[in-house]
Amino acid sequence: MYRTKTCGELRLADKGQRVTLAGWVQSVHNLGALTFVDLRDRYGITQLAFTEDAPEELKRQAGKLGREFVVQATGVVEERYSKNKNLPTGDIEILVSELTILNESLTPPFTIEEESDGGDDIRMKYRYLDLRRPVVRKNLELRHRMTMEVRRYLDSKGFLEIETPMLIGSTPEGARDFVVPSRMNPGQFYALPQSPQTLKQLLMVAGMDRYFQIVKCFRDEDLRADRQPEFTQIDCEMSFVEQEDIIQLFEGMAKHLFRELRGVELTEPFPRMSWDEAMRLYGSDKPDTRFGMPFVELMDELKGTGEFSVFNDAAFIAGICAEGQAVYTRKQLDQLTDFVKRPQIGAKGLVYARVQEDGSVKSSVDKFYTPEVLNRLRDKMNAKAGDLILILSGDDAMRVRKQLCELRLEMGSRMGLRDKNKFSLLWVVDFPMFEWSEEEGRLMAMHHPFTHPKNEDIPLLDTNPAAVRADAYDMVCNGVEVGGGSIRIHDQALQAKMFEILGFTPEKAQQQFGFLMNAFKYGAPPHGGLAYGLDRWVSLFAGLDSIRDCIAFPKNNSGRDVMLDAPGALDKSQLDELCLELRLPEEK
RNA sequence: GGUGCGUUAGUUCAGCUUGGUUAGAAUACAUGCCUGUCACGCAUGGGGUCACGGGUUCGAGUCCCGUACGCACCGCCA
Repeated sequence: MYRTKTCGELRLADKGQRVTLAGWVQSVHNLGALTFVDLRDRYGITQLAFTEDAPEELKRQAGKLGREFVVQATGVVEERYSKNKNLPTGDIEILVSELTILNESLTPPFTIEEESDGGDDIRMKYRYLDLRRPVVRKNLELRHRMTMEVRRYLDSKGFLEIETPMLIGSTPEGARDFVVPSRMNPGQFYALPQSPQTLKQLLMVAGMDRYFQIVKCFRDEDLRADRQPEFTQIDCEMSFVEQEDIIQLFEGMAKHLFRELRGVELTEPFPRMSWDEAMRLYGSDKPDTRFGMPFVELMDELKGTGEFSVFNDAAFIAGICAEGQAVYTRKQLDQLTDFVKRPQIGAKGLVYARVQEDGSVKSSVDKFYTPEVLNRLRDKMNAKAGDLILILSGDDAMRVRKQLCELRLEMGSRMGLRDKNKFSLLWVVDFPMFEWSEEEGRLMAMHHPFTHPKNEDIPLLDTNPAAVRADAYDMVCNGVEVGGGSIRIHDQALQAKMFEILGFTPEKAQQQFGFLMNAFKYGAPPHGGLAYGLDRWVSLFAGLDSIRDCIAFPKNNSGRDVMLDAPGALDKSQLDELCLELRLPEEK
C-alpha cells in the first residue's frame, strides 16, 4: 500500500497516529539540523518534519529531495511547535521515520504554487505540471461537479443520455467543419459535428422523447478567450413541447446549478426580453443586465434642434446616462472618445453632457444648442444632477447601437458595476429567423435552418421573410450567452420551404439534409431543445476570464496544442493510404 | 483576411524614448552556514544566439522593414 492517508485530511485529532503519505515535494526548508518538506497531493499539503534525532541516513535522504520529487513517507502525526494558519493541516506535521523516493523530477520550468510565476505559454506546454496547481485543479473539480449535477437533474426529469456519432457528414451551412478522410472510401470525408443537432432531432423521430448528452462539438473557426475549436455542450432535446415548456425546464436546471454549485438561490423567474428590445435598449442580443444604463433614442431632441451638423445629418442618435459620473475630467472624456474611435469600435466621435449641481447642462455641443434643448435632452435621459450623458450618432442604427453597447460595457466596468460575484440572468426570445449575409448575398438562418418560425409569422415567409421571427431563445448571464435553443420544424414541407428561402435547390437540400426530411415523413413529433455551453458555465461560476482555464488540455489562439505539438504533418505513407496529395501555399 | 500589443537569464520582467565600456532585478537553481521553517534567513556562485532574417549606421538589445511565434480584439463562429 502506497499510502494510508492523503495530504489533506490529517488534523490535531489524529495526533499519535502512524501514517503513510505519498505525494509531490512542494518545497524543502533546510535549517541545518532540521528539515521541513511540504508534501502535496490532490487533497492538500502536509508538512513532513525531519528532526535532529533522525538517523543520519534519513537526514541525508531528506537533503537530496528536490521540487516535484514523488515520495512516500511514514511517520507519526505530531502537534506542531508553531502552527500554520494558512493550511487546513497546519496544526500537525509528520515526524518521518521512513522515506522512499518513488521518482525524481527535473526542476520544473515554473513554480507550481497557487500563484505560478509562469506565463500562459509555458504553462500550456507543461500543462500536466500546471494542473498540479490547486487553482487549476479546482476548476476541473468544479467542472466535474457541474456535469454530475446536470446528469442528476436531467435524470430526475426523465432524460436519457444517448451518444451520437463523432464521424458524420459535412454540411457547409454554418461554421466550417473539421474533416476526417476515410481510408476505406478514398476521396471521401467525414466531418466532426458542429453540434449533434440533426441527430438529436432524429432521436425525437425515434420516440426517445427526452434526450441529453454532454458532448464535444467542433468548429473550425478563429478562436477567442471564450472560444475553442472543440468545446463541450450540454445538449438537450424534448418532444411534445412548446417554447414555454423548454424555458421552464432549463430555467429550473440553471437554478439547480446555482443552488448546488454556488449556493445562490434564484427564486424569481428569469426576465424575458425580445431580441428587438435587447437591441434597442442594449445594442446586443446578450445584454449584461447586472447594471442598467439603457439606451435612449434622441432623434427628436437633437436632430434639427440646433446647428450641430453631425446630428443634423445623422440617421440615428442615442445616448446613455452614467449616474454620478459628471465628475469625469476632460482627460477622462478624451480617453473615452479615443476608446469609441478605436478601429474595432469605429465611432466617429463622442458627445458628452454633464448635469451640473444646479441642474443645468454643460456639454461639448453647448455652442450649437440652446439651454432649453439641452434641458429637454436631460429630461429625456432621466438624468439628475451629477450625471454624465454620453451620446453617439451615425448613419446606421445597428452600427451605432453596437458602438454604444461597447461604450456602455466600458462605463459599466469603470463604474464597478460588473461584479463577478453578481449574476443577472435573462431569456432573450423572438430572434429573427433570418439575417442578411453581405458575403453570400442571401438570407442566412440566424439560429439554424431547422428552427421553427413563429406561427403568426409563417405567412410572411412568402411576402417578407426578413421580418419573420423564430421560436428561438437564448439564456444570457452577465452578458454571456450561456445557452440557446429553439422549437424545431417537424413538418417536411415547411422544412423544404425553409431550405428554399435559404437558397438551396431542392436537389441540394435533398442531398445534404434528405435524411432529415425523409425521417420527417415517418411521423416526426413536435419537438425542440436547447444546448448549454459547459465551458462557459464553469468559467462563469469560477470567475474565469478564459474558458481555457477550465479545460484540462486546451488549444491556443491558433488552434494548436502546444503540449502535443498538434496539428502536425502526416507521413507520405499515411497520405498515400488515404489517397491524399498536398497542395500547400507557395513559400514566400 | 485584418488591427493592436508583445518576444531580453529556467521563469516573470526592466533596459529601447535620447544607438556607445562588462545587458540588470526579482525569483528559480547550485554550494555553504543555520534547532521550528512555512514568501525562512544569511553568504557565495553559475546561468544570455537580447525570437529569426534583412536594412540604416563607424557602431544596433535599442531605429526601420520583413518573417515566425504568443496574447487580445474585428471579420468569422447557421
